[in-house]
Amino acid sequence: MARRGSYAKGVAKREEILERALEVIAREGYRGASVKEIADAVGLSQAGLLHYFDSKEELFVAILRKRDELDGIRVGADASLDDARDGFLRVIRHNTEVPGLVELFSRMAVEAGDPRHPAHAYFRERHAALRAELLAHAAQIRTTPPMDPDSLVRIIQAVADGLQLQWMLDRDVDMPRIVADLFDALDAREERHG
Amino acid sequence: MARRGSYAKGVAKREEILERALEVIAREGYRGASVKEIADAVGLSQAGLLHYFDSKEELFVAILRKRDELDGIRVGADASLDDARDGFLRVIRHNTEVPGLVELFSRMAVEAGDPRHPAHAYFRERHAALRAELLAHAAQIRTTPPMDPDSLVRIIQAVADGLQLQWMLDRDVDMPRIVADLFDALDAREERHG
DNA sequence: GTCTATAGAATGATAGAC
DNA sequence: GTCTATCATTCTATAGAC
Repeated sequence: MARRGSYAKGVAKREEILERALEVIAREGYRGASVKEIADAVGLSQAGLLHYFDSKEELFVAILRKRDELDGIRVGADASLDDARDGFLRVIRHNTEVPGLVELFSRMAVEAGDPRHPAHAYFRERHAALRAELLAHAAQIRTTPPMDPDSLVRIIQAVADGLQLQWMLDRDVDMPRIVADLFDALDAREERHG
Repeated sequence: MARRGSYAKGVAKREEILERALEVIAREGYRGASVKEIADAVGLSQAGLLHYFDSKEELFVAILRKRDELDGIRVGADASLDDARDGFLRVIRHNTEVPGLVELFSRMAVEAGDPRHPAHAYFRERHAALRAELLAHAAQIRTTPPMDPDSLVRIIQAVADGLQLQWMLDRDVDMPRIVADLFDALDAREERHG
């Protein structure tokens, strides 16, 4: 392994491009959505950037996947319900620090509604994976009356996505606080420890 | 009033264009988002259509406002909490019959995040108005523990918007059912009549 | 009031030099 | 592997005839 050659180099450079793109979009926002914008940001010409990606759409999906990969580390393997809750809130809190990524994500999510869009499969997989993770904890949430677990996880997911739209219109919207309020109202267990 | 002349005619035609555009987008979906697409749909040339609207963005905002106007009639003045609930669910149910409008709305909602976008003011007003309406009923919803009314209405709004994203990815998502489940879980009053 | 024609700008993608 | 140059397309907006 680690053989000298074009392939390994190409892959490494590709990853480097994605990380750099994420940094820039997170910090400076996501204005144009054009390949040129990203190319400038990562220090390549437009053609130079497209050397690593077949198309604009493939590039953006790759950026989102890279973000998931990095965020996945941040969340970690959730054990208890409280840990899952905290992890979820931590991701939301982190999102308030990367407005450009929130915008990119939301924009792609809408465009992915078209089954022919390259991001369609990505978002279906991603949503399903998130719901599966939430579902593992849903049984421990006791609502009155008891709620269908599938509805419960879709609601949590919808609130997270929908609040982002509100937050993009008004940065004063306190996403973590509101999601925490939802959890409290849904989970009517006895007061938790601490 | 009803004077013969260009002004009244222009306004009437403008309204007709908007209604026609809504019908077509609702029925055939919203593919291109271009002025030309709408122009073809309403039976005008691109230049002919832009005779009535200053710009593309103004046109799309006008379409969304027209939709609100027509939907407003559908909801009616809400009296009781149950009526409000039913009205809210009725709008959501209706949305499942106009996928093109859902897509147009979502797309514009994301783009409106930019304060310079012409739809920015529209969405801020619209969101605020909807929350004010919900707020009038929020006090009657008794959650355990009691929830901040502002959080409550933002959650309901977020679920409605977020579920649309899920529904666009998978038309099998039962939006009215899930929102009803949310209402049931939030409002832990005694079982309602009937 | 509506059309044709076109300006003018932006974009994604590709060809080909180095 | 990266660049410059260019192509082909698309889109908004406007000018001007009728």
